[in-house]
This record gives sequence, structure tokens and C-alpha cells, in this order.
Amino acid sequence: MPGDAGATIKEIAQRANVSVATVSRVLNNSANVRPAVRDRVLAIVNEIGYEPDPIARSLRTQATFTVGFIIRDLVDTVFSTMAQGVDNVLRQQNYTLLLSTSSHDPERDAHQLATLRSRRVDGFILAISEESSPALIAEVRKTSKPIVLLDREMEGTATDAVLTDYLSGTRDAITYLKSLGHRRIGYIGGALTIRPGRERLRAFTLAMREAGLEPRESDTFVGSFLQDFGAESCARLLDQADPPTALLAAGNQIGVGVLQALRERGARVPDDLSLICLDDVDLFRHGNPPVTVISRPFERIGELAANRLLERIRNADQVEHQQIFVPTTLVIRESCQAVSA
Amino acid sequence: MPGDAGATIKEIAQRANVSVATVSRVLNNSANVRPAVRDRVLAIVNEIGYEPDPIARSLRTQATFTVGFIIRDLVDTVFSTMAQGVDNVLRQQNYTLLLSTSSHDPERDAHQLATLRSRRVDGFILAISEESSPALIAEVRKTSKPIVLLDREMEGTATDAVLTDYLSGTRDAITYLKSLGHRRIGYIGGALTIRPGRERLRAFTLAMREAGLEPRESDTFVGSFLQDFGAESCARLLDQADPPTALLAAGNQIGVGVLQALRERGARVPDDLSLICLDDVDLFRHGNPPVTVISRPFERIGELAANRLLERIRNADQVEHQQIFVPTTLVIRESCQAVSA
DNA sequence: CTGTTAGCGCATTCAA
DNA sequence: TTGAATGCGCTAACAG
Repeated sequence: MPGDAGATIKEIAQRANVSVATVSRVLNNSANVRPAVRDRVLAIVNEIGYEPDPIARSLRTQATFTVGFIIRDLVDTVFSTMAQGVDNVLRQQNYTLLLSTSSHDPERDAHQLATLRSRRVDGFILAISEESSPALIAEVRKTSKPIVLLDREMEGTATDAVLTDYLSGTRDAITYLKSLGHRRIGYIGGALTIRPGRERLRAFTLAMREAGLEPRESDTFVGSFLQDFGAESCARLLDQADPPTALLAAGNQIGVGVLQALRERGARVPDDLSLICLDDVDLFRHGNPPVTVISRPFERIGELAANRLLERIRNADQVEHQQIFVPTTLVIRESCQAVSA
Repeated sequence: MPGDAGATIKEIAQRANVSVATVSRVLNNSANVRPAVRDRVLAIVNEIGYEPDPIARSLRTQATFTVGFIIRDLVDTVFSTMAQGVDNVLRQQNYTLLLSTSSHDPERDAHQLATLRSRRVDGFILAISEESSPALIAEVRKTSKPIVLLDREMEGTATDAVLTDYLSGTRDAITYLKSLGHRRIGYIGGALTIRPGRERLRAFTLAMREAGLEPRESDTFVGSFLQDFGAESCARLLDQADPPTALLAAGNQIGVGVLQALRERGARVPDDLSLICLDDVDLFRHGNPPVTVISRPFERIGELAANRLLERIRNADQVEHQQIFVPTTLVIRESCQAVSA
């Protein structure tokens, strides 16, 4: 009897001897309903465990109480933890999360965005894989629903964003390394086609100069955020006749690759190379040695994005688009040491 | 003009000089429609980029092309990677994933299940945090939609399941340790209230006996899957006057806790303790030393579950409930060594 | 304060 | 092969 289909507003109305309109009113505790009637209806609702059909409701109201979230993948802890943050607030606010991954493919980003749009989600949180994909930008423009970008920037689109301030933590990292006597500091980072790639490099360069150090072109590698790139770049870095004494791996998978490369050639951290990684994940936190990292609160970032989105959904007439900045911090562990020479 | 709302079937009908019924027919390529008419309609559909409203469609058909997935959290790589697997197949089949976490709380499991049910998802994939929660069981029973359990068992519920065969890998692990000369092998595992807790312990015990070894009660710790429990148990294990020479950490977070405890007391792997962990995550794969693990294909498991669910959704009249078993394998790395004595 | 009515966009029965 | 009419379950005018 208590199958999925459930009772309808009509049955409640009959049982309570009122019209469906009245039932609807008490259900949406709107307008004026005589308390006696209200209670009577509510009693019946509870009795038969009535639940309004959100589909029918959505058809009428054009609101679905759902949020679409697109990320490149769920395997990377950084993204899945952000997703956890998003879910934390959505769940608490009775929104449902429609999650979908794009496999680092901007075409898929666009396609998933279209799909979620057709599903009439009330808003989007996007951590797309390519900021300047025309298909994607077109798709974003088609959407009239609010969008919050996660550490991304898209020119000419009306979006809010939660952005990481990489400079704060990077500056501390460079200062720290300098205090240990390091002068040559290498850098391995991802593609400049998304904000993290650009901004991390910019932060590094700026922090170096502020510290009176000039980053060398031969010590900085910019390519992809993937592990392989980290490994290759690290190998090339160390192949130099006179390699740097310290390295900033600007991406957690890059860091994994670096560790792998180091291990393969029997180089030891921090004895042979001082290492700082960006993004604090299990491997760095609990590794041997534990790796000093530039850290940011992934889960919190997801929560901020979700909160921002819900605010805008509820307050659609806002004009100003917000950018929320999240600072990074240096967490010192045991992967750096003073230069001996 | 190309807002979210979009055109309706009615507009198409007018433009094509046919009835809405006919448009609906070509859209669902059903029944008999004269080719000429069909082409005319399709042309207009393409021209104005019409997309049917899934909400309205769902209201009518009672199908939503959505799947609800409930897991305890997205932070643990094991779960988020399974979620990736689920998404892989759903996305490819034009289903949308409604994801929701329960924070290890069976009440929340039940609540989220109710929420997703009320959203009329076409089916569920569940990795709940407590198999015998009455609220949860009640909620599961209320559902007429198909359910696939992820490494869980619920008595008296009509569900399919994708189950891990822990014995295969565990047997190899014990055999391997025995071949290295180990006789005393410790075990740390999670609560017996969910299948992984029970089944891993059973596999361990069985494998030990098959190897002619008797697990000692003082060497086996069963409590929770969390890191803290792993750390505490490991400490207590090593506090023994004559501790075991090898340890099976039956859970990835437990393994993290073990590593942490080991590190804190300056114990080295594998010199002071041979270690095998269950579930292959970054920290073990790329740690120093890399940890020998019992491994299973997380992403594949998610895919299997999703495929199974879609099959059942499309073929609702199946009677037999399937259990799909996924084997585990031993991946030997560098965390075990032969006993010296 | 409450009931009647219309319609959200679509699929589907029944006639034609 | 096609069209007219009905209703999925609900909300929102509009009357009363």
C-alpha cells in the first residue's frame, strides 16, 4: 500500500472535506488558513504519510530544488572533498545534488551542462576543465540560472566564483625555503588554461621576486596537472648539471609524480631535495617523510560555493557578482631542510 | 530568446501543422508516423533547438532517468572512486546521478533514502553505514524501485548486490606472509555491523587456518574503520611484550592510522613490522615504502553496480536477485620482509 | 478564509 | 496515420 506512488493532494482534500487549494495552502503554509482546518489537514497528512510529488510541483513552479555540480573527476581527493562540502550544505537545505563528471574533457563539460540545464536544475557549481572552450562558454551563456565557478574564471559570463588565493600560502612557502638557505627553487605546475595553472605560477613568480629571488626558466615546468607530467618534469629538473635545491610541486597529482620520480632515482627528501607540494592530501600528510604543503580547506570551499549559490537562487535579482577568496596556508612538516653548503 | 524555459511541443506542432500528439510520437519515435511528417517535425525541432521538458515527461511517465546513490562520504577515496564508476555508466546511458552522503549516520541514510524516493528516482545504489538500522530497513522496504547494494547485505530486502570477495586476496596475503616466515599475524578491522567488517575478519580467520596458523585473540582488533581506531589498535598491538611480526590493516583509513602510530613510536616498516593494508589508495601506492595491499577495482565496482541497476530498471519483472562477486588481489610492494630470527 | 478553475508540458487513449 | 481530449499532481489566480 505505501508504495512509491503515494497519495495525492486530492485524497487529502476529500478526507479533510476541503478543497485541494486549501490543502496546498497548508502544505506551503501560505496565506490564511483557519487553524482548525490547518490542523485537520495536517493530521491526515501525517496519518497517511503523504509526501508532495516534487515532479508535479516543479512542473508548476519551475523550481526543482536541485543543484548541478560538474567536476572533472571524483577520483582526485581535492575534487571529491569539495563535492563533500557542496553536499553538506545542499543536504542541510533540502536541495539535491546532481553530480556529473567530465573526464577532463571540455566537450563533456558542455554536454553535461546542457543535460543538467534541460533537467531544470536551479543553479550550477562548475569546476570545468577548460575555461576558454567556445562550446562551454556558449552553453554557460544559454543558462539563465545562477552559476558559481570553483576556482575558475570565464570572461564575459555573469557568474559568481569561489577563488583560491594562492599567493598567501605560496609567499610563506618561498619565505620559508629562503630562510632555510634555498636560492634556486624549481616549480612544476599545470596548464595555464585554467585559473589554478595561471594563478599558482603567478603566485610563485611574485613570491620569488618579493624574496629577492629570480625564478629560472630552466627550473620551471608548466604543462599539465597530471602525475606523469610531475614525474617527467622532476626527472628533467634533476637531470640538470646543477639542479635546484628545492621544488614547489603545484598540484597534488604533480606532487605524486614528483615523489615517484624521486623514488625511482633514489633521491631522498629532504636530503637531496627540499619539497613543498600544493594541496594537502593523505599521501603528503601521512607520507614518510610527511610533506610540507600549501594547504586550503577543500570541504569549506565546496560549502562556500554551495552557500553562495543558494543565496543567489533565493535572491535572483542580485546584480553584483561576488568573488569569494579563500586563503592558502603553509603547513610545515618534514620535507624541507637547510642547504648544507 | 534561448532561455532555459525553451519551446514546447505545442509550438512545434503549430509550426509543423500537426497535432501535439504527432510531435510526441516522432519525439518518442513511436507508432506510425508518415516519413514526410516525421522529417518536417524533426527539422523544426532541430531548427529551434527544442528539448523536451523532462519534468513534464516524468510527471506523465513516472520515470525520471535518475539514479540515487547514497554513501557515507565523498572524502574517502574508496567511495568517491566508486562514485566515479557509477557516474561513468550513468552518464553514458543518459541517466543523471543524484548523490547524497550520510556522514556515517544510519538516520541520515534513511532520511536521504526517503528524500531520493520522494524525488522519484528510478533506482538506488546504496552503500549504507549500518545494515541493521530499523529505520533504514523500513525505508528500503517502502521502496518499490530497484536497489543495488554496494558491499552490503540487508536481510529480508529484495535487492541486488555487488559484493567483494575478500577471501581471494586475503588468502594470498596470508600465504605470502607465511612464506616470509611469519607465524603471528595481527589484524585490525572495522565493525561487524556491515559486511566488510564481517567478511574481512572471516576471510582473515579462514585464510589463517588454511595456512595452519591460529589467529590469536590478543592480536586481533575489531572496532571501527576510522583512522583513530587503526592508530590505537596498532599501539596496543605493539605494546605487547611479544608482538606479532606482521599485521593486516583491513581498511584504508585503518591503514593510515597504523602508519601514523608506527611513525609516532619510531617503528619502521618492514624492519620492525611487516604490513599489508586492505584497499589500494595513493598513500599506500606511493608511500615510502610502498605498501603491499589487498586490492580491488573501486571504479569497476561502481560500474558494475550501475550496470546492474540499469538492467533491472529496464527489466523490472526480473525475479531473481543477483549477487555479483568481485575478487580481490594481492599487490606485493615493499612493506613486508622475511622474519629474521 | 475557502473553493473553483485553469494550466505547467507532455504522453496516451479513443475516434476518426 | 493522425487529431482531440484527458489527466499526471500540483500551484495560483480569481471569485466568493
